[in-house]
Amino acid sequence: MRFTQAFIPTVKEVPKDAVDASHVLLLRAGYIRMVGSGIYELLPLARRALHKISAIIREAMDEAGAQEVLMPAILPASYFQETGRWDVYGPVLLRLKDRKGGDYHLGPTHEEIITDLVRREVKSYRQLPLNLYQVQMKYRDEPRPRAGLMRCREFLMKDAYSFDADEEGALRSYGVMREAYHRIFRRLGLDYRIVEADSGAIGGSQSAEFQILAQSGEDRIVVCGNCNYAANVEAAEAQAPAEAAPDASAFTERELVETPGTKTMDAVVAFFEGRGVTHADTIKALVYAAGDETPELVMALVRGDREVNEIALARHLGVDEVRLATDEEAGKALRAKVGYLGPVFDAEKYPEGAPLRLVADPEVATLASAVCGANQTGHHYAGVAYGRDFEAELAPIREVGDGDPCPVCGSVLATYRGIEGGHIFVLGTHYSGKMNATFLDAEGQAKPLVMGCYGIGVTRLLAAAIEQHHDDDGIAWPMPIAPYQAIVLPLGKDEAVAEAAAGIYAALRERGVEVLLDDRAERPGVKFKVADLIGIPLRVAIGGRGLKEGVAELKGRTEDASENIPLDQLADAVVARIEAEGGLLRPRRAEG
RNA sequence: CGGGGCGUAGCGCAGUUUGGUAGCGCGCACGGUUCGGGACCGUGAGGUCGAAGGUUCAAAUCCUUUCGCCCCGACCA
Repeated sequence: MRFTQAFIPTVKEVPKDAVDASHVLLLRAGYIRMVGSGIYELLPLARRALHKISAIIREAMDEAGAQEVLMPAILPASYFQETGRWDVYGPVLLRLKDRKGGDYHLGPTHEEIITDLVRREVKSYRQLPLNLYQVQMKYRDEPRPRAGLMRCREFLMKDAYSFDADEEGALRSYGVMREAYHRIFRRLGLDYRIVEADSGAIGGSQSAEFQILAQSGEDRIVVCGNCNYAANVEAAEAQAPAEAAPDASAFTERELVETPGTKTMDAVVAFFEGRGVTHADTIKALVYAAGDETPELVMALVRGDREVNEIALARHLGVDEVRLATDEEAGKALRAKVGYLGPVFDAEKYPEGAPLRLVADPEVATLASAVCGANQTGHHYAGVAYGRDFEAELAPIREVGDGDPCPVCGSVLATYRGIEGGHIFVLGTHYSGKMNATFLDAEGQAKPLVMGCYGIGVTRLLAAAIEQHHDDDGIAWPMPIAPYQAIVLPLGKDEAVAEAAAGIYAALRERGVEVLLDDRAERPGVKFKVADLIGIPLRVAIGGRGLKEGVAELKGRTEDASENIPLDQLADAVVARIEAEGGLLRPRRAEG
């Protein structure tokens, strides 16, 4: 492609509210433009990179025995009504009506639709297993779209669905997909971890996420430095503490202390400064509402330096999800302002005992002299001991963090931030059961299909790849997903240089290299800057001096130094590097 | 859903407190000088100031309503 004919609208300035690297660079380098919140136009460079990513995914899926289909994005409400998701999905579902007033929605995911297709067409165990996938736009009215392509309302997703005759088969299909995903993420050139995940309300038996490591990631994961255990902190179960923490607190008896203006943990610790109280000597008390209709209030207790794992709490309580109680709800039950709540309920004020259910992380039970809210505005208790001053249900409800022991080998865990690039589930008969999707087994018995589903956020991967591969100058694509593999820069106005560059360009195209020729009448500095910004892995620069010596410069995007290569060897050198870096060469085709 | 912020030229922004001729930078067009890391000089085109209503002699600016966008939070009780 000649740059003068290409639509690559780079800009120097982007809105100040673009903060994440991928968001800024996609805008600056002319890959995307925003149309609305979480809705983007994908310009030629983005489309090319997405095609590369999709091609890698498709190849691995086909290889794994899956078959590509394309389902509609506009769906009649009846499918989601059949499984109850028409209501459950709530405002995230983008709903519309047709001219007759019929209810429709845009597809946020396709379990129901594919299950319907399969229940209509698959009648016998002889037709199983079956794995169908598609690459398609998905629509979710996210409460808060974020960071360009990272979290969108319209996004490209590869979703696959497997159908087996039994659980054993489903696990086999799941395993095949897991291996295919490993191949995909490796080919994409991304640093990722497969982690145990929470399978959520779907209640599947197994689930794993493919997390791309990046500082800007929305998810937190823990990774063992010793064995291969890794998990999303949501799913990671904290281990019971080996021993009580050494106790430096100066309080040996429970004592009511007036602590005005200490609504936050930090303020409390600061108040007790000098008396041996750290965050780890305090008890954090959070009031949650559990259940939908008439929520039960529950006080969750973790050590002051820990966080509550809401998913673990919900699991312990046996509900789908919990939410923090409103100040109003908490106030009604506790007669004290938030900031001064705790697990100790005086017999005088609370003859019936605690007015709500208490759930504590086991770590809390090891504290012998803790500080906690006194359920009296402006007051805390110091010197509180579990067993003596209060009791609670003990359950691992804290978030796992840095330094915690690995649940598998006991070694130390480290935390990372990650971007969820893929997620695979064993669904079991969750959907097939509700939708009566059955087949006849060898004995002629009708049985529900056993399903799995497997997603990859294709547009999100584009952003994630940039998060991992960029520097101050711009994007630095891994070769396999770069929109172009090489860019040729003729420098200066010399006619002979332009001709030589055109010759290199033609030779590279002849060899099947995807190449850009920056034939604009721009100064060299501009061409260098833009080449770096848009992130093309290989750069060929040719100027008047080099031409006299019969050489051009070849430089990798992430390298500091360039190499002079004789013109007649240049195509070979470029081709060799592309192949070495995992790029594919394509037979030449007509191009503008 | 809570908090904060923002809608002014294609893009990035100032101007709004204190009402009085709509500005700057980039980009774009033309001319010239430059030419190995987003050059410089000159000339020029380009705006119903998000929308609606109101106050006023006069509104980008004040009031009301509304639409849109962004950031943070939605665990620090």
